[in-house]
Amino acid sequence: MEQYKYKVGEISKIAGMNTETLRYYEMIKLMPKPKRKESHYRYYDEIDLRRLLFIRRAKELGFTLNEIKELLNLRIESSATCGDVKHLAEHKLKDIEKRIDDLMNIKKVLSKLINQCVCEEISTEECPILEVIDSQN
Amino acid sequence: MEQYKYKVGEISKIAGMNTETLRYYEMIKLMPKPKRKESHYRYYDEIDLRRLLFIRRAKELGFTLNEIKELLNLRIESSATCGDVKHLAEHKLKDIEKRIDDLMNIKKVLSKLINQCVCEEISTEECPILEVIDSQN
DNA sequence: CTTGACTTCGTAGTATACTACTGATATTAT
DNA sequence: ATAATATCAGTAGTATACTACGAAGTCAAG
Repeated sequence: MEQYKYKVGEISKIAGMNTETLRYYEMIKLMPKPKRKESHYRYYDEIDLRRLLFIRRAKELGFTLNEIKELLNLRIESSATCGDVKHLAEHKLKDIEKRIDDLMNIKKVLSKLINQCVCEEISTEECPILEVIDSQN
Repeated sequence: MEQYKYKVGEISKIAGMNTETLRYYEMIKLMPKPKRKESHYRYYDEIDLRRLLFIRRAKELGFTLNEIKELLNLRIESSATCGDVKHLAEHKLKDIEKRIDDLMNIKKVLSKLINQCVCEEISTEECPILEVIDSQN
Protein backbone atom coordinates (compact mmCIF):
# COMPACT_ATOMS: atom_id res chain seq x y z
CA MET A 1 0.00 0.00 0.00
CA GLU A 2 1.18 3.51 -0.84
CA GLN A 3 0.58 5.12 2.57
CA TYR A 4 3.18 3.13 4.53
CA LYS A 5 6.04 5.03 3.12
CA TYR A 6 8.47 5.76 5.91
CA LYS A 7 11.04 3.43 7.36
CA VAL A 8 12.03 4.11 10.97
CA GLY A 9 15.18 5.98 10.00
CA GLU A 10 13.32 8.20 7.55
CA ILE A 11 10.40 9.18 9.75
CA SER A 12 12.58 9.75 12.80
CA LYS A 13 14.80 12.06 10.77
CA ILE A 14 11.79 14.09 9.59
CA ALA A 15 10.35 14.19 13.10
CA GLY A 16 13.67 15.32 14.52
CA MET A 17 14.40 12.43 16.83
CA ASN A 18 16.38 9.25 16.47
CA THR A 19 15.28 5.73 15.77
CA GLU A 20 15.84 4.51 19.29
CA THR A 21 13.49 7.16 20.61
CA LEU A 22 10.79 5.89 18.27
CA ARG A 23 11.30 2.32 19.41
CA TYR A 24 11.16 3.60 22.98
CA TYR A 25 7.83 5.37 22.32
CA GLU A 26 6.51 2.13 20.87
CA MET A 27 7.69 0.25 23.93
CA ILE A 28 5.89 2.59 26.36
CA LYS A 29 2.81 2.54 24.07
CA LEU A 30 2.98 6.23 23.24
CA MET A 31 3.19 5.21 19.60
CA PRO A 32 1.16 2.32 18.13
CA LYS A 33 2.88 -0.73 16.72
CA PRO A 34 3.61 0.06 13.09
CA LYS A 35 2.94 -2.16 10.06
CA ARG A 36 5.75 -4.49 9.11
CA LYS A 37 6.21 -5.43 5.48
CA GLU A 38 6.64 -9.24 5.41
CA SER A 39 7.03 -9.11 9.22
CA HIS A 40 10.37 -7.29 9.21
CA TYR A 41 11.16 -3.54 9.09
CA ARG A 42 8.71 -1.07 10.61
CA TYR A 43 6.77 1.11 8.17
CA TYR A 44 5.05 4.37 9.10
CA ASP A 45 2.48 6.70 7.51
CA GLU A 46 1.47 10.36 7.63
CA ILE A 47 -0.66 9.95 10.76
CA ASP A 48 2.32 8.51 12.60
CA LEU A 49 4.33 11.52 11.51
CA ARG A 50 1.72 14.00 12.76
CA ARG A 51 1.63 12.14 16.04
CA LEU A 52 5.40 12.30 16.42
CA LEU A 53 5.49 16.01 15.63
CA PHE A 54 2.78 16.60 18.21
CA ILE A 55 4.64 14.57 20.81
CA ARG A 56 7.84 16.49 20.21
CA ARG A 57 6.21 19.87 20.58
CA ALA A 58 4.06 18.91 23.54
CA LYS A 59 7.20 17.73 25.26
CA GLU A 60 8.86 21.09 24.62
CA LEU A 61 5.80 22.74 26.13
CA GLY A 62 6.38 20.88 29.36
CA PHE A 63 4.00 17.95 29.14
CA THR A 64 5.30 14.60 30.31
CA LEU A 65 5.05 11.59 28.03
CA ASN A 66 2.20 10.31 30.18
CA GLU A 67 0.29 13.57 29.86
CA ILE A 68 0.86 13.49 26.12
CA LYS A 69 -0.52 9.98 26.03
CA GLU A 70 -3.65 11.24 27.77
CA LEU A 71 -4.03 14.15 25.38
CA LEU A 72 -3.65 11.84 22.40
CA ASN A 73 -6.19 9.41 23.76
CA LEU A 74 -8.82 12.12 24.17
CA ARG A 75 -11.62 11.24 21.82
CA ILE A 76 -15.20 10.26 22.01
CA GLU A 77 -15.38 6.54 21.67
CA SER A 78 -18.98 5.99 22.68
CA SER A 79 -21.74 7.92 24.36
CA ALA A 80 -21.02 5.82 27.44
CA THR A 81 -17.58 7.29 28.05
CA CYS A 82 -18.35 10.70 26.58
CA GLY A 83 -18.78 12.33 29.99
CA ASP A 84 -15.37 11.13 31.16
CA VAL A 85 -13.67 12.39 28.06
CA LYS A 86 -15.36 15.74 28.42
CA HIS A 87 -14.34 15.95 32.03
CA LEU A 88 -10.72 15.13 31.29
CA ALA A 89 -10.64 17.53 28.36
CA GLU A 90 -12.02 20.32 30.52
CA HIS A 91 -9.37 19.61 33.12
CA LYS A 92 -6.62 19.75 30.50
CA LEU A 93 -8.12 22.94 29.10
CA LYS A 94 -7.94 24.66 32.48
CA ASP A 95 -4.33 23.58 32.86
CA ILE A 96 -3.47 24.93 29.42
CA GLU A 97 -5.24 28.23 30.07
CA LYS A 98 -3.21 28.67 33.25
CA ARG A 99 -0.02 27.92 31.35
CA ILE A 100 -0.87 30.51 28.73
CA ASP A 101 -1.60 33.02 31.47
CA ASP A 102 1.68 32.46 33.25
CA LEU A 103 3.64 32.61 30.02
CA MET A 104 1.91 35.91 29.22
CA ASN A 105 3.14 37.25 32.55
CA ILE A 106 6.69 36.17 31.82
CA LYS A 107 6.33 37.72 28.36
CA LYS A 108 5.19 41.02 29.84
CA VAL A 109 8.17 41.20 32.18
CA LEU A 110 10.61 40.25 29.44
CA SER A 111 9.17 42.90 27.11
CA LYS A 112 9.51 45.49 29.83
CA LEU A 113 13.09 44.44 30.44
CA ILE A 114 13.90 44.71 26.74
CA ASN A 115 12.39 48.18 26.57
CA GLN A 116 14.22 49.43 29.64
CA CYS A 117 17.30 48.07 27.99
CA VAL A 118 17.77 51.07 25.71
CA CYS A 119 20.77 51.27 27.96
CA GLU A 120 19.69 53.38 30.83
CA GLU A 121 20.99 51.98 34.04
CA ILE A 122 18.57 50.09 36.21
CA SER A 123 19.13 48.46 39.53
CA THR A 124 21.76 45.78 39.72
CA GLU A 125 20.23 44.28 42.78
CA GLU A 126 16.74 43.36 41.73
CA CYS A 127 16.00 40.54 39.34
CA PRO A 128 13.18 41.81 37.12
CA ILE A 129 11.79 38.39 36.32
CA LEU A 130 10.70 37.92 39.89
CA GLU A 131 7.94 40.45 39.20
CA VAL A 132 6.15 37.60 37.46
CA ILE A 133 5.27 36.04 40.75
CA ASP A 134 4.03 39.33 42.19
CA SER A 135 1.86 40.09 39.17
CA GLN A 136 0.07 36.81 39.76
CA ASN A 137 -1.39 38.00 43.02
CA MET B 1 17.53 40.76 61.67
CA GLU B 2 13.85 40.46 61.03
CA GLN B 3 13.92 39.59 57.32
CA TYR B 4 15.63 36.21 57.64
CA LYS B 5 12.61 34.49 58.93
CA TYR B 6 12.31 31.11 57.26
CA LYS B 7 14.17 27.97 58.18
CA VAL B 8 14.64 25.48 55.35
CA GLY B 9 11.71 23.34 56.43
CA GLU B 10 9.39 26.31 56.63
CA ILE B 11 10.21 27.91 53.31
CA SER B 12 10.26 24.63 51.42
CA LYS B 13 6.81 23.83 52.78
CA ILE B 14 5.43 27.20 51.64
CA ALA B 15 7.12 26.84 48.25
CA GLY B 16 5.71 23.34 47.84
CA MET B 17 8.93 21.37 47.62
CA ASN B 18 11.00 19.51 50.13
CA THR B 19 14.13 20.51 51.95
CA GLU B 20 16.40 18.27 49.93
CA THR B 21 15.25 19.96 46.73
CA LEU B 22 16.25 23.31 48.18
CA ARG B 23 19.67 22.03 49.12
CA TYR B 24 19.94 20.59 45.63
CA TYR B 25 19.12 23.99 44.09
CA GLU B 26 21.79 25.57 46.23
CA MET B 27 24.28 22.94 45.14
CA ILE B 28 23.66 23.57 41.43
CA LYS B 29 23.70 27.34 42.10
CA LEU B 30 20.09 27.90 41.10
CA MET B 31 19.54 29.35 44.58
CA PRO B 32 22.10 31.57 46.33
CA LYS B 33 23.76 30.47 49.55
CA PRO B 34 21.48 31.56 52.37
CA LYS B 35 22.47 33.35 55.57
CA ARG B 36 23.37 31.13 58.49
CA LYS B 37 22.68 32.30 62.02
CA GLU B 38 25.83 31.56 64.04
CA SER B 39 27.06 29.53 61.06
CA HIS B 40 24.50 26.77 61.45
CA TYR B 41 20.93 26.50 60.14
CA ARG B 42 20.04 28.12 56.81
CA TYR B 43 17.77 31.17 56.99
CA TYR B 44 15.74 32.53 54.07
CA ASP B 45 13.83 35.73 53.28
CA GLU B 46 10.95 36.89 51.06
CA ILE B 47 13.11 37.27 47.94
CA ASP B 48 14.22 33.67 48.29
CA LEU B 49 10.58 32.66 48.52
CA ARG B 50 9.62 34.56 45.36
CA ARG B 51 12.53 32.97 43.59
CA LEU B 52 11.47 29.48 44.64
CA LEU B 53 7.88 30.06 43.55
CA PHE B 54 9.11 31.30 40.19
CA ILE B 55 11.35 28.28 39.77
CA ARG B 56 8.54 25.91 40.56
CA ARG B 57 6.15 27.43 38.08
CA ALA B 58 8.74 27.86 35.34
CA LYS B 59 9.55 24.19 35.71
CA GLU B 60 5.88 23.30 35.28
CA LEU B 61 5.89 25.43 32.15
CA GLY B 62 8.58 23.26 30.64
CA PHE B 63 11.74 25.23 31.30
CA THR B 64 14.77 23.25 32.42
CA LEU B 65 16.63 24.29 35.54
CA ASN B 66 19.37 25.70 33.34
CA GLU B 67 16.93 27.80 31.36
CA ILE B 68 15.40 29.04 34.60
CA LYS B 69 18.86 30.00 35.80
CA GLU B 70 19.29 32.04 32.62
CA LEU B 71 15.92 33.74 33.06
CA LEU B 72 16.73 34.61 36.65
CA ASN B 73 20.10 36.02 35.72
CA LEU B 74 18.59 38.36 33.14
CA ARG B 75 19.24 41.85 34.40
CA ILE B 76 21.19 44.86 33.35
CA GLU B 77 24.41 44.83 35.28
CA SER B 78 26.27 47.51 33.38
CA SER B 79 25.98 49.32 30.08
CA ALA B 80 28.81 47.10 28.87
CA THR B 81 26.76 43.89 29.02
CA CYS B 82 23.44 45.54 28.29
CA GLY B 83 23.47 44.48 24.65
CA ASP B 84 23.96 40.82 25.55
CA VAL B 85 21.19 40.86 28.08
CA LYS B 86 18.85 42.46 25.58
CA HIS B 87 19.77 39.88 22.97
CA LEU B 88 19.19 36.98 25.31
CA ALA B 89 15.93 38.46 26.56
CA GLU B 90 14.70 38.90 23.00
CA HIS B 91 15.56 35.30 22.25
CA LYS B 92 13.66 34.10 25.32
CA LEU B 93 10.74 36.33 24.38
CA LYS B 94 10.48 34.72 20.94
CA ASP B 95 10.56 31.28 22.52
CA ILE B 96 7.82 32.22 24.94
CA GLU B 97 5.64 33.73 22.22
CA LYS B 98 5.92 30.48 20.26
CA ARG B 99 4.95 28.51 23.34
CA ILE B 100 1.90 30.67 23.87
CA ASP B 101 0.95 30.24 20.24
CA ASP B 102 1.20 26.46 20.34
CA LEU B 103 -0.72 26.28 23.60
CA MET B 104 -3.46 28.43 22.03
CA ASN B 105 -3.71 25.88 19.24
CA ILE B 106 -4.03 23.03 21.70
CA LYS B 107 -6.61 25.07 23.58
CA LYS B 108 -8.63 25.66 20.42
CA VAL B 109 -8.76 21.95 19.63
CA LEU B 110 -9.64 21.01 23.19
CA SER B 111 -12.46 23.57 23.27
CA LYS B 112 -13.80 22.20 20.04
CA LEU B 113 -13.66 18.68 21.42
CA ILE B 114 -15.52 19.72 24.54
CA ASN B 115 -18.23 21.41 22.49
CA GLN B 116 -18.71 18.45 20.18
CA CYS B 117 -18.96 16.44 23.32
CA VAL B 118 -22.60 17.30 23.92
CA CYS B 119 -22.77 13.63 23.14
CA GLU B 120 -23.22 13.43 19.44
CA GLU B 121 -21.15 10.64 18.04
CA ILE B 122 -17.97 11.60 16.28
CA SER B 123 -15.46 9.40 14.58
CA THR B 124 -13.78 6.76 16.72
CA GLU B 125 -10.85 6.56 14.40
CA GLU B 126 -9.44 10.07 14.31
CA CYS B 127 -7.69 11.64 17.25
CA PRO B 128 -8.89 15.25 17.34
CA ILE B 129 -5.78 16.57 19.05
CA LEU B 130 -3.68 15.83 16.00
CA GLU B 131 -5.38 18.78 14.31
CA VAL B 132 -3.02 20.95 16.34
CA ILE B 133 -0.16 20.05 14.09
CA ASP B 134 -2.17 20.77 10.93
CA SER B 135 -3.32 24.16 12.16
CA GLN B 136 0.31 25.16 12.57
CA ASN B 137 0.95 25.08 8.81
C1' DC C 1 17.74 20.38 81.49
C1' DT C 2 15.87 16.85 79.04
C1' DT C 3 13.13 15.35 75.14
C1' DG C 4 11.69 15.48 70.64
C1' DA C 5 11.44 17.72 66.39
C1' DC C 6 14.39 20.01 63.05
C1' DT C 7 18.76 20.65 60.51
C1' DT C 8 23.48 19.39 59.16
C1' DC C 9 26.49 17.03 55.39
C1' DG C 10 27.55 13.53 52.33
C1' DT C 11 26.37 9.91 49.57
C1' DA C 12 23.46 6.56 47.39
C1' DG C 13 19.24 5.50 45.09
C1' DT C 14 15.08 6.57 41.93
C1' DA C 15 12.05 8.13 37.93
C1' DT C 16 11.80 9.84 33.48
C1' DA C 17 13.31 10.01 29.03
C1' DC C 18 16.28 8.83 26.32
C1' DT C 19 20.93 6.96 23.94
C1' DA C 20 24.48 3.76 22.89
C1' DC C 21 26.05 -0.77 21.77
C1' DT C 22 26.16 -5.53 19.96
C1' DG C 23 25.93 -9.04 16.70
C1' DA C 24 22.62 -10.78 13.62
C1' DT C 25 19.55 -10.20 9.70
C1' DA C 26 17.45 -7.51 5.81
C1' DT C 27 17.41 -4.38 1.98
C1' DT C 28 19.30 -1.73 -1.72
C1' DA C 29 22.67 -0.02 -5.06
C1' DT C 30 25.98 -1.24 -8.33
C1' DA D 1 26.03 -11.36 -6.64
C1' DT D 2 28.05 -8.72 -3.40
C1' DA D 3 29.12 -4.68 -0.79
C1' DA D 4 27.25 -0.90 1.72
C1' DT D 5 23.72 0.67 4.47
C1' DA D 6 19.58 0.04 7.38
C1' DT D 7 17.07 -2.31 10.71
C1' DC D 8 16.35 -5.92 14.24
C1' DA D 9 15.90 -7.11 19.51
C1' DG D 10 17.68 -6.79 23.82
C1' DT D 11 20.19 -4.71 27.28
C1' DA D 12 23.19 -1.46 29.50
C1' DG D 13 24.45 3.28 30.22
C1' DT D 14 23.51 8.50 30.62
C1' DA D 15 21.46 13.17 31.93
C1' DT D 16 18.34 15.63 34.57
C1' DA D 17 16.03 16.39 38.61
C1' DC D 18 15.20 14.97 42.47
C1' DT D 19 14.58 11.85 47.01
C1' DA D 20 15.95 8.96 50.72
C1' DC D 21 19.00 7.72 54.42
C1' DG D 22 22.11 7.86 58.39
C1' DA D 23 24.45 9.66 62.15
C1' DA D 24 25.53 13.80 64.51
C1' DG D 25 24.55 18.49 65.94
C1' DT D 26 20.90 22.28 67.20
C1' DC D 27 16.85 24.37 69.04
C1' DA D 28 12.66 25.26 71.71
C1' DA D 29 8.96 23.74 74.93
C1' DG D 30 7.75 22.03 79.20
